[in-house]
Amino acid sequence: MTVFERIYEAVQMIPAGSVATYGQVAEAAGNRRLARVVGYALHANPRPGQIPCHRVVKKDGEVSRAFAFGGAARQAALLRAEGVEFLDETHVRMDLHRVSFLPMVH
DNA sequence: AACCTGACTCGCC
DNA sequence: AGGCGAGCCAGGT
Repeated sequence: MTVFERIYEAVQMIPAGSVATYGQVAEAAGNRRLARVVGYALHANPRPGQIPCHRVVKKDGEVSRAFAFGGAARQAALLRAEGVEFLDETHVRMDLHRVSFLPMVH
């Protein structure tokens, strides 16, 4: 089980209508210092359609500008379709949607 | 096989 | 308050 695989499993635990920060995913994968690596893993995203990478945002709720799949606007649209509210075009209402706890993977 | 380069976060100036 | 460096992994060159 590689680090990337644990990261993918953690991301899949985020329920629809909620978002998690890179740091939360990193913690669930076993080490919060992996926050950066989480970004790399999602960039690689080997299983689009199965891994809800659009539910991962920065700690302040900002959607990454480097989102490769159609841009930040596309990611925001996917989230809004799940009922996620925004402060502006790029910032999620973290007070409402951030998952309180993300279970550790294995 | 070494080196570079990314969707981040936190602590220390 | 804001900038800087470190920690961390995989894939391509």
